[in-house]
Amino acid sequence: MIVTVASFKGGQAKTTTAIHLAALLNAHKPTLLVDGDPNRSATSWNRRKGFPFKVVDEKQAVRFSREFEHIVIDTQARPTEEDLRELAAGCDVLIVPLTPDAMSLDTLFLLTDTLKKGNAEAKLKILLTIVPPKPSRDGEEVLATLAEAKLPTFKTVIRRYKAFQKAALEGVLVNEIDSPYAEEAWSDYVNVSKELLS
Amino acid sequence: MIVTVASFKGGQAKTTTAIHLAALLNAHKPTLLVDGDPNRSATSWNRRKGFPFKVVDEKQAVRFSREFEHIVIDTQARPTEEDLRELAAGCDVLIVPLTPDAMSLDTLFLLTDTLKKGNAEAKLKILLTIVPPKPSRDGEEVLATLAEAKLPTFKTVIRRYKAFQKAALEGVLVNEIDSPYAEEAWSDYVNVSKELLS
Amino acid sequence: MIVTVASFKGGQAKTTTAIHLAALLNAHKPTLLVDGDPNRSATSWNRRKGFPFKVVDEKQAVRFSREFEHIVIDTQARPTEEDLRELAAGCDVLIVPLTPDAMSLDTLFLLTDTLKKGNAEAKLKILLTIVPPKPSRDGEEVLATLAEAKLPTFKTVIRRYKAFQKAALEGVLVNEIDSPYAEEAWSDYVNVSKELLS
Amino acid sequence: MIVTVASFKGGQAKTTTAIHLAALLNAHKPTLLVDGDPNRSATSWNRRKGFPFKVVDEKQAVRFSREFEHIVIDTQARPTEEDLRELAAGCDVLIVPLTPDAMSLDTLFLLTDTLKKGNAEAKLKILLTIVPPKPSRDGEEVLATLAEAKLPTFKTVIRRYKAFQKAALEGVLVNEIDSPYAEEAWSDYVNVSKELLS
DNA sequence: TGAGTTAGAATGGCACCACCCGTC
DNA sequence: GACGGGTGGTGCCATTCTAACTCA
Repeated sequence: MIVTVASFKGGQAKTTTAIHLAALLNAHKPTLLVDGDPNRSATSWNRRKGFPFKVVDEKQAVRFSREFEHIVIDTQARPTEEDLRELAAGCDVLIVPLTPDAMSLDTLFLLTDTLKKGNAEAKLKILLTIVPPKPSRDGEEVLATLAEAKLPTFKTVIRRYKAFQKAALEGVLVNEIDSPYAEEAWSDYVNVSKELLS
Repeated sequence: MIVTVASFKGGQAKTTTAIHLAALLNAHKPTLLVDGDPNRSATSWNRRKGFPFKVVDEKQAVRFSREFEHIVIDTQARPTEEDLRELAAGCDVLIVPLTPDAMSLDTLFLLTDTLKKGNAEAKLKILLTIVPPKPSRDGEEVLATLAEAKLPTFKTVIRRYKAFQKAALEGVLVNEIDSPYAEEAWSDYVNVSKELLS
Repeated sequence: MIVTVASFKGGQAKTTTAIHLAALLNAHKPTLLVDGDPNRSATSWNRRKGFPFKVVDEKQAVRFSREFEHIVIDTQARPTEEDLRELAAGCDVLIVPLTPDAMSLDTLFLLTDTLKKGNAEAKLKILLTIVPPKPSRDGEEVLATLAEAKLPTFKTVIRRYKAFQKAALEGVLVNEIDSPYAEEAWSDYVNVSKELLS
Repeated sequence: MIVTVASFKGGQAKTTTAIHLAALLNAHKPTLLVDGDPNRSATSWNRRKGFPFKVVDEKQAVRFSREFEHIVIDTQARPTEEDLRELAAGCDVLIVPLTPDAMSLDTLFLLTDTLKKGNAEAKLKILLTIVPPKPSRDGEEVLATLAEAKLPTFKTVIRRYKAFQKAALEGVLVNEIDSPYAEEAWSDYVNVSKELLS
């Protein structure tokens, strides 16, 4: 399965999502993470401690792709319309991480419109990330808005936990973090990977 | 005074910062906000209610620039190195909003390195945004890191408040929001503007 | 269906009624709102956020009228007698919003007399608006007075809620307002639209 | 003293204000109320029981004006710009009643702009009317907005009382109404008249 | 006196850091 | 003495409750 993670806007936990999904898919079948972000965030994250899966540059992707069952592609922050359609064409699932706020939602609709023009929306699946804790209903509200717009979403949402930041800082996956909420954080991506593989 | 707001990464409250500083500088002297972001976030924000200051497109900037005492420029999300140096050369203060997390900090250093290559770091001033509430010490820690790296920062930081999201949603400044923390949110930018004008 | 909203007196929630009916009719079939008020209240209201239905100026009305199933016309505050008869002739239903107080009732009778002179009272339907809360029986009393005068009224009345003011202020429909009574306020117009369509 | 009561919008308690001020000024010196409203609201109000002061039609105004110390003029609901400037020129004080809501405030600014064009704003004085009871802060907020816009206002505001409606219905002044709040309602206009005469 | 609307105050839940105290 | 787990306290936010006021 080829999973592409893309978004029109930075700060949506795109790299975090790509890395954790790669790790979870890797537990299932050999998985390759392709770092297509010009900031090379995933590569530098990997460099600190090393992940249990292989991380390669965009240019090396073709060379390795045959050897792996799953491929997760972390794309650049703001792809052009053409890029986006090509990305969608070249994958099985296009995951778009989205934080629950109005401005992100606006840019999401730009993205989905672009996909619809290319008849490429079939592979789209939106993942809510950095969802604030429960007295806030931002997560539920955005899910409702997306359901109304007939856009496919993961039922699982990724909650806002300090553990994710710590993981990025230390260059490890969130389940290796020493924090009371690391397990909760990890379980969110576990549930997403279950949805993905089912 | 010409104030440019720029960052290498999205989701750092760049547009929010540009708009609120424009509003506060405008209370001092006539101020123009130049919307250089290709998403035209500031322009669309302005369209809903209308701000007390003028907002123009990048292309119209030159025409209006003579009529205003202060100019605030909201730049695109990821300027090229060359763009960045030109932006720095064309302003009095280059404000870089920064959220206190490791990945944002990494991209900030890319930006400051670029500035140093062009000997343009003199105008740089970093503003911490979306800082989590107080039991967290993220804000202080990042401020300390920046101080150690001899990077100039605003002493004031912008805290994370729901009121900012609501303001973006309704297309108004945060002080018009009906929320118990709207006043606190507004006071943060007031303090930044004081630092800026002193 | 062409619905005209008119009154001899300001402050009767005429624009609020026109906008909410347009929204509710639009949920049924494509609807156009014609802003005939010289203050352009509906147009400026629409400008802030944008309604799900089209709003046009009086002069453009003819051009668009063919494309829509329903047309709601918001007229000027105090039409001349001749204007009023022409408005009545050019619509299917003439809705007159009315607040339950003696002075408004007086001006209403001026209006109905004018209609009777032109044999145009058949299309008239009166809508009570800004009705005070229940210990007050103003609404029922005025409804009784109108029934006695053989004037057709909506059984539903629009109650007085702060949410309507907030909606006007933010330029949105009342159901988007964050207020405990927003749902009640919205349901009033929902019931009116049901009466209108049955 | 010649007092003109005018507004751009109906439903602002214009006639109620004119009648009560005429009554209170009449207690001071002989006062004439000129009914310039085409609805003849004041005249019909007077017809029921009779006021202690004289009420005349606009056309008869000139004839009687010499005999009275104070003249209160109740004008039509939406004067043209030219009318308004003439009204302002022909009086000592131009009272504009205003209800505390956003739409009324918008039309008020249209009116004040018109006055400023004719350099006639010196006589302007705004009176807040139909102010909701105390948990609501609408009155204070609008007063603050007007103070910010440097528009002169009465310190006293007229609160929203059922007694005013009852007075209009029965054709009497509010102090003759049998209601626990009639005294409060009356005292509001008493305080306005004190401000006016001082 | 009681009903109804409204704004402000109080409550409870959640994430997070810091402190405390026991154990190795 | 260092480490580790549990506890308390802080801050934000949504909801619920309360107080104020009008009015039958």
